Amino acid sequence: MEDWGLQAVIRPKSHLDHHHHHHHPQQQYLDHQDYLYGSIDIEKEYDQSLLFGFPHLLDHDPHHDHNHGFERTSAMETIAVTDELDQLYKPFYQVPAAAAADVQIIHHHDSDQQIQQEHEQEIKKFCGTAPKTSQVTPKLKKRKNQQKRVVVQVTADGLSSDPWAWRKYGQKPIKGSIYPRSYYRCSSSKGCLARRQVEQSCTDSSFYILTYTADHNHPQPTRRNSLAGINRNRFKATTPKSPTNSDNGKTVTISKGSPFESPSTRSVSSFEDEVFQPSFIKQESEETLFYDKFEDQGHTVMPGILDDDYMVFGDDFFEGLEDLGGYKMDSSSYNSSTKQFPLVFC
DNA sequence: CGGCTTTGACCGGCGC
DNA sequence: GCGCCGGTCAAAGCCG
Repeated sequence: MEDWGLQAVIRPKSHLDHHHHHHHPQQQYLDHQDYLYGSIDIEKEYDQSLLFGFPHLLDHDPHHDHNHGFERTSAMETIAVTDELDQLYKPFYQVPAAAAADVQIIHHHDSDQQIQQEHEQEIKKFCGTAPKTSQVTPKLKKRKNQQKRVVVQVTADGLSSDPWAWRKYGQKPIKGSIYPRSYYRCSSSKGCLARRQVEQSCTDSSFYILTYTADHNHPQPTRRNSLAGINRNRFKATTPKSPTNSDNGKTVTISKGSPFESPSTRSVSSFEDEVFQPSFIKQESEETLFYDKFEDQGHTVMPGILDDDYMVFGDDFFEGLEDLGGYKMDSSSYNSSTKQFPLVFC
């Protein structure tokens, strides 16, 4: 059987607070690599609780906060708060009946409760920590091969919650985005296949899109290891004229939050690591917090150790949904000669 | 000296 | 077949 990919887009609560409080909470997403983001009417769907294949969610009272101290004050915030499990399933609130069968097939081996726990663990496994507040958007994807893949959309602060040690091995400008994508592999274990991609959201530059693929084959890395790159990067980023020559002035030193200059600019200091800056103290505390939370929930999961047969919502599952509200970028509007992108994408 | 980033080259999948 | 595109490789250089 194929390996199904995991698709989840997680946004922090702060995003809603700051940017979308007065907007109709319907959002549509697309990215620039053939993915299809669906749309979801959050208020409507949450209230209606259209739960194809997830009847356990029907018992959930969205206005009752039974979680870890995060309050829910409105329907809008409800979706942004606390129970990531609800969020994980939300993408399927709108799944038509035709696709519901697929959902059930995917989870044929699990009880609802089990699914719930495993999804929570899945997010933690890839991201290293569970988002305290999250919103999941359905991501409709059209792609062939594919392994597990977790897409997390975080603010700069959210980047620091990743406790794994990553080593950058590439960076590419991505069609359809003014921001390049950075490629990282896990540096704590030589055979570890875990990958992370980081790119700044072109729809909201205050967000970063983390894409985790493959699994760690080892426990959490040592802190020292993960800090090495952070310190180095921090130094370079805050040193205005580190002669990173050989690029003929094409290097753009990015300060926190500033956009890249152009998609053709290949050489960019890795801005995304800069947000780790707040340093060791913060990292340490977050890591500790991460474990504390785990123990609080009575889980004995070792993040990073995985079960290979664990399956989540697969890419193929989304394939048939692309005509149901997902939007695909029109690649013809990309001018390859000028490397200019229409504003509509960014 | 080890581990990191940078960056052009390389490679495979895909559409035309 | 060809070119585009995303992902990876690896040489070179940086840093503590």
